[in-house]
Amino acid sequence: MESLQILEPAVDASCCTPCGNPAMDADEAQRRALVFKALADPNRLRLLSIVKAGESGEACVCDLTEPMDLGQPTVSHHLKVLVEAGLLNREKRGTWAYYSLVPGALEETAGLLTSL
Amino acid sequence: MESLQILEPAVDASCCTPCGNPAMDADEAQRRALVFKALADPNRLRLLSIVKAGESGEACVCDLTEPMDLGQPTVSHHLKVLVEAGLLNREKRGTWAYYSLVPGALEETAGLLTSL
DNA sequence: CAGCCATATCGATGAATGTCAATATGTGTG
DNA sequence: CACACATATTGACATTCATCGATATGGCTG
Repeated sequence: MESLQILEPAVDASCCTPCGNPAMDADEAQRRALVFKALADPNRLRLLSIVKAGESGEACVCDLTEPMDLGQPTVSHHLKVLVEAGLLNREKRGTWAYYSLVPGALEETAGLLTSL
Repeated sequence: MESLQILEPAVDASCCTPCGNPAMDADEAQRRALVFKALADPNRLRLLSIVKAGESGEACVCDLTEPMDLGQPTVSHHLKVLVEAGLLNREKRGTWAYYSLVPGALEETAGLLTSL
């Protein structure tokens, strides 16, 4: 169970793809594909959406399991994938685990697309 | 071989997710996940990047096969996935097939993220 | 028309992935 | 400490997917 690489903020902060440069190398592609892999599942997109739509900006697993027509272990698995992709934050308070969007992560990922 | 749904421009043109709405339903998630599935492969990201970086904004399969350390059938397959996702355009001229970015498609996909 | 070239499709194969049931971990409560 | 509860992990299974070799399609040229 090696943990996936966490998306570090500096990855493309220095504008590594200004207009008209010689395309991306294989390593860079590998790294960027990790985030999109995490987004490539309908249930994970819904999880992100539900977390974002929540009042407090966070949700615990129980809140997420109910509307998802999935078992609790499966939801837990998806949340782990989203955390490892750098999209969600996990904070444990008592028995509950609260998940929230990593600030700016979605915007940064969107930037990966427009600056391809 | 049922063709994947092509992303139609009107899908979210009417701002189906204004700030703070009640999260996305399963169908919507399914539809949106199709584009991210297409982006969830390093080789496809590179293909997009190479096409975009090209002088004329287009590239034929032979131009794309060479730098990709992949066989021609595999590159052809990836290109098909990208076309079906609505990200690439295919234009056949003579024996060659030229692929180009669908204008606005990347930006629209980026919008799917920021307006989750 | 025969043959070459660029590209697409097919069929098979191994790897990755989503899902579940069972179980483990860890925390609050009696 | 024992139990209940929320969440995570494990192991198994079915499905999807990336890749390849072989072959098909379709256009150009002699």
